[in-house]
Amino acid sequence: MAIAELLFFAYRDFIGEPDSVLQEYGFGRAHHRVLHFVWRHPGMRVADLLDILNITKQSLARVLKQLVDDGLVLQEEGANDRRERRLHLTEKGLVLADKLSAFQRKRISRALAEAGPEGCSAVRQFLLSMVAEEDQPRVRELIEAKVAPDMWRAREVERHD
Amino acid sequence: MAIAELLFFAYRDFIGEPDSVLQEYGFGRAHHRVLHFVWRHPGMRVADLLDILNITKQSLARVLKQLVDDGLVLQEEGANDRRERRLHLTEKGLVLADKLSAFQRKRISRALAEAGPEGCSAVRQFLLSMVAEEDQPRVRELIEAKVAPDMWRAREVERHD
DNA sequence: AAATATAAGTCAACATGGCTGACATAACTG
DNA sequence: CAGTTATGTCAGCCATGTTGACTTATATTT
Repeated sequence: MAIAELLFFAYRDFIGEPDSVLQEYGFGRAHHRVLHFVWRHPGMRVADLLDILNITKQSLARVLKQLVDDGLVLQEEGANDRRERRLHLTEKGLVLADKLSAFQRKRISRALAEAGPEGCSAVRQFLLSMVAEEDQPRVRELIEAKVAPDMWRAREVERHD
Repeated sequence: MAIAELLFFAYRDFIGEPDSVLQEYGFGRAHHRVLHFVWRHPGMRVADLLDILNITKQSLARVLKQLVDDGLVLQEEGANDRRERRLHLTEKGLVLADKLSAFQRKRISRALAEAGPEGCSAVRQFLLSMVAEEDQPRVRELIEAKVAPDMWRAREVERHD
């Protein structure tokens, strides 16, 4: 059971540094998650974000509104479907997202180095296998794609066939 | 940066199943953490738990009191220092802790299997390296010990030399 | 013995970020 | 046109984190 505890401590410290930075900006962990996913997958829709974060529309709306109001996130009408709000980061948003991510990148690359060269793929496989089975294909696609706006939508359509 | 996202999804689903079970008992994630650490390290003091969880005494008190009142956790006076409350699980507490842990054990062992035989130690090393450097020795001791009441105390004393 | 330090508990107030339920608006779809 | 979908919003609740001030019991130091 040591892995369970390691995972707890690892995650605790993984989010610890960004948390303190966020506090200076008046944001919290929830803002970080939104910022991160919009950063990595610009053009993402609100519904995609809801799926990823596993939270309610109302919870997301609260933080998303703040990020938009504070000029970190832009919403633009979907090209095909004008109901959609495709999400992007502004320059200001990019700066913060990158700053937060820097801490995490550093920690991860140090940890990967200490896990050894073949350890990297083992870690990757382990983490993916920890994800709920039904979400694994989506997570796989998500992390492989640099930009993944419509891919997500296509998958949604498939599932309802 | 894919690892950051994998870690997010892995952790999200790692705590997902126990969360639903806890809800039936009227408990939350905070209770789970207390239950887990007291389970793995019976005889732990309140101060140790505070150190591990990185939360305030008042936050801990709220959930700990509920667990004691509901008969899942026992507090007994320290043998040497009667100010201490050494924490233990009751039979009822053991049952729930084990039930919650079962989901996580299953998920972890499946994921480790898919990471391969040498993958296991790589994962372990990776997670340990993700922990804040100053906490790594303590975490190492904690996860290696089956029971770790006074070890923690000894370390505290050392540090103030 | 008196002073101080430590372990734990408590009260009050507040912030964050989840939740439910109800409802509104605009735009797409059949 | 009718129904569905994507998004937003209002209102209130709950869990769990925070700070600050204070108490009690016990241990340690002077």
